[in-house]
Parts: sequence; C-alpha cells; structure tokens
Amino acid sequence: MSYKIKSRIWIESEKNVLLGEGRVHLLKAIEETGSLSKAAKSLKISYKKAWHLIDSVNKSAKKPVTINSTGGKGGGGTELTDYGKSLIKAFDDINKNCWAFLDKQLEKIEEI
Amino acid sequence: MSYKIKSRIWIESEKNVLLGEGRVHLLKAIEETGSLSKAAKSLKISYKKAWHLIDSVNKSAKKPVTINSTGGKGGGGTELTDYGKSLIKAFDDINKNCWAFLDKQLEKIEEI
DNA sequence: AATCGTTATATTTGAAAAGATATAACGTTA
DNA sequence: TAACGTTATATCTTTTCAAATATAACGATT
Repeated sequence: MSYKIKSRIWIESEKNVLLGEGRVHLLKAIEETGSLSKAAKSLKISYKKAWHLIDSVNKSAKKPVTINSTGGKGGGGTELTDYGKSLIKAFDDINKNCWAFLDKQLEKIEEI
Repeated sequence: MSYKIKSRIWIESEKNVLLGEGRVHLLKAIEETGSLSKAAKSLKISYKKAWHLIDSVNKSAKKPVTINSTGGKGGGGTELTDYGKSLIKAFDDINKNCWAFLDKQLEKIEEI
C-alpha cells in the first residue's frame, strides 16, 4: 500500500482568500437553488457560515460574484453573476489540471 | 492587480497525514540541530507540539523517519533516517513542480 | 396593514485546538 | 552516585473557532 498525494488550491486577492473548494461548492449550490439559505441547508452548514463566506467572496472579488436581494417575491434570493460563473469555471479547470498533474508525480513516491 | 493561485500539498497514508509543509519544515530543523527541542525553539513552536508532530510522522510512515535517543552524551537527540531524508526530498521536488505548474495556469485567471 | 421567506447581523454557548507548566525517564559523564 | 540536557508524557489553563439562537430589515403579495 503506497502513499497518496493530496492537494488544495485557492485563489487569493490582496491576502484575502477569494475562492477555495468550499466556496466554489457553495456557489454551485446557490446556482442550483437560487437561495443562500437553501444552499446552506443542502451543504449542511449554518446560514451564518454560508453568509460570511459569500460576503468574503464579494468583498475580495474585483466585481460582484453574486446578486443578493431581500424581500419581494419569495422573500428574496441570491444568484450568480456571469463574472461569478466564469470564476468558478476557471477554478474548476485549474483544479482538475492540478489533480492530473499530481497523479503523474505519484511515481516519485511509489518506490518509497 | 490580478489574482494569485496558492496551493498546499501533503502526503497521506491510510487517512493519516504523513508529511505537509509544517512537518517538512520541522524535520529540516531537526536535521540542522540534531535535537527536537532545539528544532522546536528555532521554529518558535512548543516542544509538545513538535513532539506530537514527529510522533504522528513516525506512526504514519512505513519505516522510521527519525531516530530518537534519550540520555547519554548531551542528553540525547533526534536525527533523520535516510528514509526520512528521501521522503523530504520527494516532497520538496513534487511541491516545487506543483508551483511551477500552477504558475503556468495563471494566465487562465489573468483576464478575469 | 399583515404575511411571507429570504437576507443581514448580533449575541451567546460549546467544543476543539493551542499553550503553559510540571515531572518522570534515560544514559553518558564526571 | 550525582549532574546534565534531552526525550516523553500528563494535566491544567487559555485562546480560538464553530455552532446555535435570536431578531431586525426588506419588498412583493394579499
């Protein structure tokens, strides 16, 4: 049984974390549900934690990643901007490539 | 000002973390000082924390990574095994390559 | 105006991680 | 055998982080 290589990547802007695995996961859930509270429930994290994450994302990004509305039909909701979608796409792409890259590096520890 | 990509890699064995950045840093300090207590001081972490880290490393690895001796000349000490040195070398190598790889991926978020 | 489900935010509570302190065990050296 | 500096380990305190709870604000709908 050999060792495994694990990795985490994230995108930063000015020392603040912009996007990591968890934030991308949350953003995808928002895209599916149209709501931050529903997204939080689906990921089984507290609404507070989810809200802070999205707040941090929007404060770190150059342009808004989500549009949040309160009141009105259905009480409000949260949806992704096109900018947000392109960020997710870039993150997923880089992350996937990183895994593939590390897979090729595995042979370096197989013999150890 | 563009975003940055950061990464962390680590080596696991059977769900236990074997080597990460902090552990490698500690092992290198042990190699230089010949002592766990001196290494802990140089990294400004508690001896307790350092000891637990090395204990975990040796319990997760297939073969001993350090040799710990108590008593005797100088009170004892800790030194790396050849196996430990090869693990560090592999980790550093993979980590360096990962950075270089991610550097090349940067262009994918430069335009965002 | 009353209702609704959502976003937004503060406060409290609990758990887990880290830090500090103390002490035993060890084996060479003098 | 007494001393030394190290490894090894337990216990207590402190700090930090996550979770839970509560409540206000919002705006279309009725």
